[in-house]
Amino acid sequence: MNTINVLEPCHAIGRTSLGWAFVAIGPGGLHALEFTDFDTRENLESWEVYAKAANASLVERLIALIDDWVEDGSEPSVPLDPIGTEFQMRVWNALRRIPRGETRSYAGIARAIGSPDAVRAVGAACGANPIALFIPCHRVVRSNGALGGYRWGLDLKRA
DNA sequence: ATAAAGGCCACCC
DNA sequence: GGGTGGCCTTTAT
Repeated sequence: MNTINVLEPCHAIGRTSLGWAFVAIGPGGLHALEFTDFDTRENLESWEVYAKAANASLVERLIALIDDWVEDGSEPSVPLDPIGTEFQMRVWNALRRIPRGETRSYAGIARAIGSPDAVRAVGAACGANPIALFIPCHRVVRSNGALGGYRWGLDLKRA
């Protein structure tokens, strides 16, 4: 099992099995994991500076964690430290309790966090999720069964 | 302080 | 299938 025990604040991009990912780490854990569109030349060049500034081995292990997660759903052995409002934290915590392969509705999440009427607000909080994959906002779908939206594209959500 | 905008939902037609 | 109103939080005036 891949373990990360040193948390040196840094940010970088790396190539995962799902494509280019941007990661940011603070002293308290993982702040962000994004699948920004890096396939244009401008984007790659503008992010390259971060890759160089980063702790290479740390990033490498982090990328490995991501691939592990994609492979078999193994929980990342790195603390998550997303930054958000109190409400967003409640939503994100609820998302983490959705088992792999299952889905919840936005209304279901709203109920689970004790704000049954804050359905739209839950949607907004999902969209604001800073840590893709590990905070599985992609497991939330509409009550009517439709996929709903996804910041990094519906193809990725489906996968 | 106020307004506008959401990865929604239930209810009606 | 579609339109409407209401719900709660965030972000931008």
